[in-house]
Amino acid sequence: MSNKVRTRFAPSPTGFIHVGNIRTALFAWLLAKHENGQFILRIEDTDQKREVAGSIEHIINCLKILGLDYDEGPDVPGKYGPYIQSQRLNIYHRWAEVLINKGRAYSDTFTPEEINDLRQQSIKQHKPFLFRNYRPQTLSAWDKTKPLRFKSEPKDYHWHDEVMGDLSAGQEAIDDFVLIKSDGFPTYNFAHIVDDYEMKITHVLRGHEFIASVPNFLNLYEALSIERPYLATPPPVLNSAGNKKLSKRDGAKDLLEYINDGYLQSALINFIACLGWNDGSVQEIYSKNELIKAFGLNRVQKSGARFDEQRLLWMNGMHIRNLSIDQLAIQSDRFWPKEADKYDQSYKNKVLELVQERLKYLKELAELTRFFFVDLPINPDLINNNKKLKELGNDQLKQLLIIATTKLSECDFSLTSLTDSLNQLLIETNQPPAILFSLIRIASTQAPSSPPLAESLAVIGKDRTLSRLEQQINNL
RNA sequence: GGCCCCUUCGUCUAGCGGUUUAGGACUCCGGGUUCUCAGUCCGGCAAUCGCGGGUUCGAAUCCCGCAGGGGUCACCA
Repeated sequence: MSNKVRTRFAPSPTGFIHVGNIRTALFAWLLAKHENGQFILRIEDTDQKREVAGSIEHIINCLKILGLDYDEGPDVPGKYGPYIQSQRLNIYHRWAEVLINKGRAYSDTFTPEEINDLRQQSIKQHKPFLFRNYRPQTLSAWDKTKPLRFKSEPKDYHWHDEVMGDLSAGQEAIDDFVLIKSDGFPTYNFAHIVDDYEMKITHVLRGHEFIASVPNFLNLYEALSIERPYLATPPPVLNSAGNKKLSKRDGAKDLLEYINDGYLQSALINFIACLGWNDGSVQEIYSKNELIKAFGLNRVQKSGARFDEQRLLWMNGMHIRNLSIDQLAIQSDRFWPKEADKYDQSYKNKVLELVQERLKYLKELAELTRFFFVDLPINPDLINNNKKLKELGNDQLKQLLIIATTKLSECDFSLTSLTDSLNQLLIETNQPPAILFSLIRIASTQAPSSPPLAESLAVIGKDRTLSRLEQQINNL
């Protein structure tokens, strides 16, 4: 049999996926890839009340968009399916029988209200509430309409966590938790253990909130006589204030929003992976393959890291600049201004070359490039708000533009001749670039900013540049 | 409250007893890049390593207390 590393991402279909959720998936995926193993997607939908329609599709979509491919999952058949827990109820009941037969599971005879009363009493007495203290002497048979509880055997545990190191807990951490709910569905606590075993998962990665439950899990593994997988519990991603776990409530964004804003898959992955993990070098920018090669659980941080959107923005810009023009063209295809539709790809590529280094996210493309595709209306504010230009009178501005128009009409608009012409204009008009170039730039783009003047004009072209200058002259 | 865990520049982090006047990155500030925005290059600010005790010739690094923060104590995951 194979001893290949198998990891899984096991989300509940209760809403959208955000940076915090996806990091666990990414770590599990990176570990599997690093070890040349397999990555499995399993949907944990045992709480029907909390289920949000469309979540499964959303989760699958997010993984696809990030390129976190899985070897088995709801839509990828494998030999340990089905991969949706609600379709595995018979399996959990079979394992429940095993525990019942061993005398390690029993029917809960209390009503929820009775349990709640007992719990309140304990709280009043400042004592921890443990269900096992109220365990009936004689265990009654389970009729499947009541919760099935685990009969625990409390003891101290010391275990190793691949991220947190050596952990321990006393026997007060162990209790008779519910295995199967009265609706016949298993709890997470039971189902994940059965599934991880049946699916031959070797490394279980999950959020920090599960550390407190690990002693219970260890007790159950023993009762079931099954070997436990390696455990790894990365700390949570914190909100930007740093005081709590990143959550939807707290303003965490749907991962797809970042995609829609034009964050690259590679940047998102780089950023999320390095949120609480590093390889010890000073490298900041990683490709996906570099991450796979460098990743290891032993260098995941023990303390939570804050989600800093500014850093993500910087990193996205770095990844955009690392793209070839052809790659950038593919990525930015859906971000062009609508006016660009009638232009061919080679023209668009010329534009991309000019804006690549100033894009931080692809959604900016439309505003940054609109003037390359369409004549924008004259915007008087561009001159009025320019300190130096507004001090010159309209007549003088007009005069300068007329000289410029004449000069540029003799130019063939290659980059070199444009550069020459513009430099000669500086001499002939005896104006500094801050005035002359600003004026021509504003007149020919009607945009608050643009790539360098000569490069921009070369792309805009001679006819269009001259007509825009004329337009400006007529409006002064 | 019980149990468990965490704690290095504002943020992400390097650091595993001496090479550390604690290094890098983001942010911020200054300067160069014939105009603008961005980028890029150069430079700068910024942590006495949560606090207090030890151990040691020597501690951010080991030990013990304390404090602060987080997690958990569901028929949720």
